[in-house]
Amino acid sequence: MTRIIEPPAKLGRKRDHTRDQEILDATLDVLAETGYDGMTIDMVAARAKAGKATLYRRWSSKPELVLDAVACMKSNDFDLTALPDTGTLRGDLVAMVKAPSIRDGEHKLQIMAGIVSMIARSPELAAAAHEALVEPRASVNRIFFQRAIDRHEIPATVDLETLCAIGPAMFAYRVLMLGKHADREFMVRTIDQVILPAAGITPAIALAD
Amino acid sequence: MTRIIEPPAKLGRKRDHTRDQEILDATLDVLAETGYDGMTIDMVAARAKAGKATLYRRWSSKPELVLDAVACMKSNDFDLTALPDTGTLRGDLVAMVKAPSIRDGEHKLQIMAGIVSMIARSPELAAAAHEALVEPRASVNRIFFQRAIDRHEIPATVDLETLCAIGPAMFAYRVLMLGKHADREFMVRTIDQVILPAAGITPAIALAD
Amino acid sequence: MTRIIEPPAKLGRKRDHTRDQEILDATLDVLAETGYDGMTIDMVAARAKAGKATLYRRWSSKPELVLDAVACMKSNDFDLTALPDTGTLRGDLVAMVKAPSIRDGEHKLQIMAGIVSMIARSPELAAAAHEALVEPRASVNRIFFQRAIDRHEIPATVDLETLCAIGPAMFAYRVLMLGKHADREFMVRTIDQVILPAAGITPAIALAD
Amino acid sequence: MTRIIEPPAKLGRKRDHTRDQEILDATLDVLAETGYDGMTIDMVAARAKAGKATLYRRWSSKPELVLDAVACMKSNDFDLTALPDTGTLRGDLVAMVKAPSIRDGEHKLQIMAGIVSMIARSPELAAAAHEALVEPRASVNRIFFQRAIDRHEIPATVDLETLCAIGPAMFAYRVLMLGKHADREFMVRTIDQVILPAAGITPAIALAD
DNA sequence: CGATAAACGAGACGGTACGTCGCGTCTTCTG
DNA sequence: CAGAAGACGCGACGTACCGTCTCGTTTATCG
Repeated sequence: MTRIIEPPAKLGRKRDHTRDQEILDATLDVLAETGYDGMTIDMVAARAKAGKATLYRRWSSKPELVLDAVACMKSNDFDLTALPDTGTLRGDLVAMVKAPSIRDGEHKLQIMAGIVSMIARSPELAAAAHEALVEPRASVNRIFFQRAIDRHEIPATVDLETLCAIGPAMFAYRVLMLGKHADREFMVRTIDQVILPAAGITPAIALAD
Repeated sequence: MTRIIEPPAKLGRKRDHTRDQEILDATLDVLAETGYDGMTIDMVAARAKAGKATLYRRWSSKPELVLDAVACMKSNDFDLTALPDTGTLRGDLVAMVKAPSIRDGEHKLQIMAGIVSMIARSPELAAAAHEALVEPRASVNRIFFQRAIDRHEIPATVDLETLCAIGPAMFAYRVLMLGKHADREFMVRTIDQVILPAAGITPAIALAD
Repeated sequence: MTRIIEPPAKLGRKRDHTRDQEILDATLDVLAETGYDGMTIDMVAARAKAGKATLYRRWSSKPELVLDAVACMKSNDFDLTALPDTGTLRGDLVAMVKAPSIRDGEHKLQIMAGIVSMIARSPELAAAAHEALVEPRASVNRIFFQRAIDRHEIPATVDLETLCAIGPAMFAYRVLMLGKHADREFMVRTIDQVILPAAGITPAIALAD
Repeated sequence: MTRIIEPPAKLGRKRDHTRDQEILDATLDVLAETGYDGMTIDMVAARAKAGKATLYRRWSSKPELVLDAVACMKSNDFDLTALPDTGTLRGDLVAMVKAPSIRDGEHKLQIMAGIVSMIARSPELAAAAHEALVEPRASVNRIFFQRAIDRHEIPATVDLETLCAIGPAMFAYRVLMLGKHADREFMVRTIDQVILPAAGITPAIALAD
């Protein structure tokens, strides 16, 4: 299939997309230092040695900038070809909560808290946030559950989408709604007491890890 | 539960907080409509037909106003003495999602969405929000689970707190993070596929209800 | 005749008009230091220890602020009851160009230059500028010419408006259009060579003054 | 030994100087429409279908562009060899205000109004504006006055420069400062009531023209 | 004739001032 | 005499313009 409409004949100087990452990094820096409220567009622009107009040319508002900054965090990317494979569903899930990326999970949520109120009112932003923050981890979970199905560890009839949502839901709820810390121990408890039973696995014994 | 510290000598009759409640209601309205960031003190004052100074005389800042508004929500109270008692855990839980109060669940969620960005920055608000929005329902759930334990439907060793969190977590996650509608069918599915397994009940057959 | 519409029931805190003069003074200060282009609203606000909003509540734009600052300069006010009265039209006119207020005439024009381009497009601003900058001096001239008519120095049939315009026109033209300095000698020359002839007085001898 | 000055080295594409005039015309158009402050380089570039860089390659700044645009105005030239010669000074002057060129006098004034704010800040622009807008007409007037001197209609001792300035001054003042239309009738009145008296001619009777 | 270097239209870039709006405080007048 | 109405100082927001730089293309001269 060929494009009917040519991409609009790109004239003029090209947007320098190497600046994107620099600006997003500056955003995350300032965000981490001052928090969402304390963060200022001018701060970000100054840190990135960019003009405000350059930022607004790419992101239409402060929340969108922050969203994108979060979405593009490197740690969001899991290498789906190099996931731990422990042979059991529980082993895989527990291995993931040990992964370094989980450590900044709370930081990400901290940031996400700043945009949640927008999510409820903007379907596009909701979709973007989901795609950026939720989907990567959900993909990992889907792989784990599929493996478990393949090795007949869990029945093929499970509702994958519901299963995949449990972990993020419990995690986000604890941090955002309850304002509590979500440590690894909490995540493991969730795996053992909620996710595995929901997958049809009777929790034998929660081993120390 | 009784108050420990009585306000100065006004026994028998509560102080006339007529104005307070109107302002708090206006706050919740605006909060649900525009979110925490979008909400302005002027909006609330205009809606309540009050002056800004009147608000600041009672609450020292925007966060405190919102905090109190959430803490004082009326619709939080379930009549714990008039809960459905169907004889089974599943029956009780399903009955609750049919209850009229569930209907404003999404409205509360709207408010929740409005304050989520604040929760992450304010432990007090997190506590207040928990007390006002989460705890009432959790109390109900605790009663249901306790009944189930008493009739040996589920083991006495279950982690009640985790169990009670599953429903709200899945509900909030679906609405806030995924931006999807959370209908009764979804809630029943969550009960059958997540909560009951976590409680140790193998889902026999999800009966029509 | 009575007012049908009451002045809109002035509620709320009154605008503090003592700030007006302080802000206008600050405007003139900054103007004198940095020039029209260099002047910034923030500079003025900072100098007056006022917020930008306070300025914009009173003047809708930078040119309007400057216009008003100039218009309200104390030196604009001539005491119409204490004008020089030398007994001759020429004497009166020459006396006026010696008055100290003439000295900042060029400064005023300097500033007016900043708003002239707006004048051509905004009838209201044109009217305001005329009222503030032109009319005061024109009033003085009218008095002088009327005296001259009364003492039969010039015919009563002269076109007063045209006569009054000659001085300001020659002055403004020289400064704004030609970019030349307009000193007292130039003004006296204009009086002797243009205004007095136009008034019907044959220039006898231009005396030194 | 190093080269101090590169030889012209005429390599590459030649600058297309036909664009110069198009750009300058666009400049004057925008100037007349929006004034100096309202004019933007982008407007001019868009109007001339040129890139901003093309403008900045030729003129180093906005003031210089405007300066050159004004200096190069085409309509400045009167054919000094084909002036009306009515035999009287008044006849000549009145004939000029009937001439078609007076019709774009207001257009030139529009441009003048656009640059007045700059004139006060830039002596070079003042000189250029004088040369381009004022001097041509002044030259015409000088010829008329010289003829009048030659035929002993007015004394040889008149101050030509002052006389020549009266008309433009009254015209500009009326349009720019008072925001009023300057029609032919006004110009004739000025001739009769101001210019001719200043030239030493007692206005006998203003004949119909 | 093909390489090369400059000019071209378009538009992104770093800065800076603008004018708006919200917060939390303070003041004035009114019901 | 409580409180609504709203002005105040402050500071961030998002927009617009300046003068520069970069892109991909066109055009003229030189090798």
